[in-house]
This record gives sequence, structure tokens and C-alpha cells, in this order.
Amino acid sequence: MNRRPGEKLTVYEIAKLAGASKSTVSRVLMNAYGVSPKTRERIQKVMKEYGYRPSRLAQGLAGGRSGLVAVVMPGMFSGYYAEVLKGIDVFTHRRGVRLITSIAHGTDDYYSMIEEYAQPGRVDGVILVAPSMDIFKRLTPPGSVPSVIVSAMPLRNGKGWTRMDSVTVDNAQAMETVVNHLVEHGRRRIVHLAGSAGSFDARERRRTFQQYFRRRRGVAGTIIPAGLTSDQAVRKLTARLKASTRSVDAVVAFNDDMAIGVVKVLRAGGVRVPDDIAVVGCDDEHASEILGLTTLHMPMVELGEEAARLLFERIDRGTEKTPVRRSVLEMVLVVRQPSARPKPTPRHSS
Amino acid sequence: MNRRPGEKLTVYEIAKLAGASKSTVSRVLMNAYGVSPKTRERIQKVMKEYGYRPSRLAQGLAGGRSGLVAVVMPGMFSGYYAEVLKGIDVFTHRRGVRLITSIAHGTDDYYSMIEEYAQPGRVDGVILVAPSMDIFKRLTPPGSVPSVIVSAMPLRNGKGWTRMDSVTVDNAQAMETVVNHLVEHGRRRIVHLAGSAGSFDARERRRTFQQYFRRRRGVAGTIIPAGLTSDQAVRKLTARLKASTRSVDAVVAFNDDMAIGVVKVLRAGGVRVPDDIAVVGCDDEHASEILGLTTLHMPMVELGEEAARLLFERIDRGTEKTPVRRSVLEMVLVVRQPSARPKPTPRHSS
DNA sequence: CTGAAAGCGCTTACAG
DNA sequence: CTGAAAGCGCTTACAG
Repeated sequence: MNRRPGEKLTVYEIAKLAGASKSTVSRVLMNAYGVSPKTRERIQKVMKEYGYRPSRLAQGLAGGRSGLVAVVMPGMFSGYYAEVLKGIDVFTHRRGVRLITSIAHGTDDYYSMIEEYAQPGRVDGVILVAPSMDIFKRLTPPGSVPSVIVSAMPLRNGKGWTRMDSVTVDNAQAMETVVNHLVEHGRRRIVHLAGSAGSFDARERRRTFQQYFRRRRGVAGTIIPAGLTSDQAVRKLTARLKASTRSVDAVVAFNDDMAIGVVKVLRAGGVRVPDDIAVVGCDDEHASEILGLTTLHMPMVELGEEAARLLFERIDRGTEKTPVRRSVLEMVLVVRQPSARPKPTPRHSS
Repeated sequence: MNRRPGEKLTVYEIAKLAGASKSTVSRVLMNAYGVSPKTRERIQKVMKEYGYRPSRLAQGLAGGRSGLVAVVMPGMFSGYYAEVLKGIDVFTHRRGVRLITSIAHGTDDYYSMIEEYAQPGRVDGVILVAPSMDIFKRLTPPGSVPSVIVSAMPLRNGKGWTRMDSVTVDNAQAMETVVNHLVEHGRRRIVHLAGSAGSFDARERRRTFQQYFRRRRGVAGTIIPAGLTSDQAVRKLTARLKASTRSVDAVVAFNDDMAIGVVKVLRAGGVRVPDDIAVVGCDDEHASEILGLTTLHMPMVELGEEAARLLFERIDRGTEKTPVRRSVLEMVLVVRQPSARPKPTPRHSS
């Protein structure tokens, strides 16, 4: 390459070098029709030789695409966020698109970021990762800017939000799978440590759990609201167990972090896991595999990939011509511990 | 707010609304001198009222700052990358700067990304995370664009690279701490599963390990090149142990992943850890804490924070006026398992 | 098929 | 202290 780095190289320089005009160079850049094969080739050769890269800023400003997509996240709390990002990247990378990862510090900040990207001309598209459910009530959706939501689905009455693509996990099917599995293995008193109210996944799973037990006899399902952190969950569960150890024989945690915390505390307290109490997590984080935790596998990379796929379809085809899509991915239960209760021992010979 | 989202709002609209000119609005935006308090206030009020956000693309193009910083990473292989990103974000977030996270797919791609950002006007600055060491030979450094390297330091003969800021960890001190700790606890035959040649950290630690044993008697240090993955490390170590189990009483792995893999295989093979063989990891990833692995703590968030700090100093003061800085952060040994050998048992009564 | 011109939303000298 | 003008590096009609 002849390029000396740090030197300014523009369409104009390339045009001069190739004996053409800026317009023609731009057409080659845009892969537009109306350039003779010869000219095109000549220009491409020069661009390659000098390692020319168009300025995304200028491209964006001029009305073309900037090749920039915003990914808005509520934080980087667990492996989930990094993996979703990885998934998005799988798709965007091929197209030379760059990601502006915006990690929000709090809900207002999350909204503020979206408001920025919702203005036309800032980015080619936006991916909203795991927004809190009240976003659908409190914020106006990005109108003209192609957008996709990950891990949340707009409420039916969610203003303009219902017109937005989403990629979620099948929480109902997942929760049913878990509870069925536990019941089939002899568990009768199941506790669900539910996630926070703002989480779409938490809401759905909680609802499914409730419905399941409403129509069954001989099995009891109890919901303990536990937020998102391990500490809260552990504290609440411990309080319950103090009242009566026998009152629980299985715990379905909202996430692995909670599940791992619970297992630790139970074992420290002399409770046998999974013999006395089976614990199931959710997400299948790296640590869960190492620890041998039974858990629901969250297809994080796939969520990201699918979101990017939907986004680019919308960008390429135009928002008006693209119908609203709602992708729902399956979660698979990964059984790593025996879930059946062992043969009754003296201690358990009730 | 009066802003209807999706509507175009520019300096011109704000100017009209506030009864001023684009220039003055821009000055307020730039926080520049030469605007009467009254006018400034009036303009600020309008901007706030309409939720106006300047276009970063236009700002960048016009010669100001885009408020965009590129973070180039070789991948998202472990918690390290997400945490470094988080650290960078701590600093950039306050200033309203957005991160273009560029995850490379292979070395050439990494170089290609840097070449893009090295062109003036693309971003305000670049943070290179954990580049492979041969970058210093094979690539011309970004000249005029403020840049900082994380987890690597340019070679003395590294062309223009020596003029670049870097943030690294004190690998020598770290490795000495670990080996001293093991030797003090009675370990005499220590193996170092070394990381890949391209890694700065791996190179430094390997060198320190070698030097340590060169000048000691009664203790033996062996290096097994193991790359970066757990599998390779395990295979190589197993081969060595097959020759003679007694030939090793401690393993210092390049990272936690390798360490965890080694512990698993050893235990599966009937070796007692840490009694027969002590295993020390590096990084202090989330899983290590849960598993109780003794390891060196990698200050990931701090690496990112420090990198961002250096970068912004350079951006604010101008590259010419800023001396080259090389920040070196300490690593602390987190002891989670007893490292001492237990009292000799029949099996070990040598 | 090709080029000159206008314009994207800003910033920055330059006048006043 | 304020505004009109030029220009950043592109794209996109508009002529030819």
C-alpha cells in the first residue's frame, strides 16, 4: 500500500488519481449502476492500492448510510450482554458495519440514549437490549429509524411500540418444561424466585409458573419476588426455609447467579442439594457449566444474531415495506444434576 | 419536551427558535467564549426544551469532536474484554462520549480496523485492547490520532509505536509473588503453563518465571507452552504427568480457564488438589471466585479506566504536548485454597 | 456513462 | 458579542 497513515485521503484524491470525478468514485463506493466496468475497475484499483476507507461520518451526513448501528444496553451485568453483543457482531461484521455500544447508567440514561439515536441521521439502526418494560409507556418509540428490541416485547397497548420488531425467548414453554421436569421427578413444593417486575422474561415466567399451579392438585407452587440479585433471593428464601425446611423441595431461580447463591447457602446450612432441594437456574452462564448446575439455556448469541438479521432486513427493504416481526427462540433445559429425590432415608421417611 | 421524535432538529432550527444565528448556537454547544450570558441562557433553554442533540457525525466532519472513540478488541473470549470495556465506559460515559466497539475476527481484521481509525477524522481516539505483539512490527502506528494500548507495551524497537501510551499489568511482580508463595509453602517442582507467544502478558510472565529458577537451587521450574486454551494446556500437562506424577507439585497456569481445566482433569485422575498438586490461575474471572480457585487478580475495570483517562488527557491537551505515559498496575494474589502441602502421608513419605 | 453543483449539520476563522 | 461565509467528505439529483 502506498498510503502513509495519518494522511488525508478523500474521494477527491482518489478521483484525481484514477482520472475520474468525485461523483464516479462515489458511485463505485455505493455499488451503484451507471459506471463503465473499465472505470469502475480503475477506481477500485486505486482505492485498494491506497487503502482508502470512506469516512463513515461524511457518508452518514450526506444521506447515505454511515455503517453505524447503535446497541443500547442497560448495563454489562452478566455474560448475557457480552454474548448478545457477540451475536449482533456476527451479522454486522460481515457488512463492515460498526457498533456503537451504549451502556446506560440507569433508566433515564437508557431513555436518553434512545432519544439521541431516534433522531434521523445519527445511526443506520438501533438495537435495544433488554429494556425495562415501562419503556413502552414512558417513551415514544424511534419512529423512522429502523429498530429491533431484544429480550422484550411491546405491550399490546404500547403506543407506537407495537410496530417494532422483537426477538425474545419462549419463556412460557421454558418455564413449563422446568416445572414439568421437576414434578415428574417427584418434586411437589416448588418455589420460584422471580425476577424484577421490569424484566419481560421475569414477567412471562412468573405468569406461566402461576398458571401452571393454578390448575394442578397435589403440587404447590410459590412465588418469591427476588429482583435480580443473588443476595436478595437468598435472603428471602432463607427466611422461608427457617419457617419450615420441609416446605420446599425444589427452587426455580430467575437466573444462574441466584441459583448458585442459593445452592451455596443451602449447602452451608446442611441442606442436601439436589437430594433435599433441587435447584434449577436460568441462562446457562459459563460458571453454571463448570459448577454442574441444571439450568435453562439462554440462546444469547442467537438472540443477537436474529436481532441483527431483522434489523438489516428492515434497513435494506425500508421500514414501510417491512412487516412487524416477532421472533421467538426456544430455551432448552440442560440437566446436569439428578433431579429425582433419592429413596426415602430415615430423615425423609414421612 | 416539545420535540416530536423522528423530526429533524438542527442548529438552524434552534437558532431560529432562540432568535440567534447558527454560529452562536454552535458556540454555546462548544462551550466557547464570546456569548453573552443572556443569549447563552436563552439558547440553552430552547435546546433543553426541544431535547436537542447535535449530530456527532456533523460535529466530527466539521472539524470539532465527534464524541466517538473506537475500542478495538481481538475478540470477546472471556470476561476480560467485557470488563475492560466497562472500565473504559466509566470514564467516557461522563463526557457523553460513545464507544465504537470493534471486535476483530482475526489478526488481519484487527489491523484493518486500526488502519480505518488511524485516518484523521474518523474518531476522536482509539483504544487498542490486547493486540498481538507482532502488531508493532507489522503495522504503522496511528500517527495523529490519539491512541492508547491496553495489556501490551511496544517493543523498544517498535518503530513509531514507542511513542504510544500504554496500560499494562506488572507481570514480573505478579509472577514472582506467585512463585514465592508456592515455594514458601513447600512446593519444589513448579510447572508454568505459558500463554501464547503473541501475548504481552504471557511473554513477560514466562520470562520472569525462567529468570526466577535460573538463580535458585533446590527448586525446579519448567515451562510448558500451552497457548491460550484450556484443552491444549491440559493435554500437555497430562502427557508430562504420565511420565512421572511426582515430577510436579504445583502448576501456574496462564489463565483461569486453563487452571480450571487442569484442576478438573487432575481430580478426575485421582490427584488431590491442592494436596498433591497446587494449581494457581490468573485473571480472577467470575467462575474462579465461585470455584474457590487461587488466582492472580487482573484489574480489568481499572485497566479500562486508566486507558480512557490517558486517552482523554491526550485528546484534551493535544498529542504533541503530551508526553508518552506507561501505566503499570499491580496484580494481587487471591489465595482461596491452602497452598501448603499437607503433612506427609504414607503415599507421600518420600 | 460521466461530471458540476447543491446540500447533509455542524465548526471555525473572518468581519463587524 | 454576533452573524455571514466557507468548508469538512461524502451522496444525490440534474444535466449532458
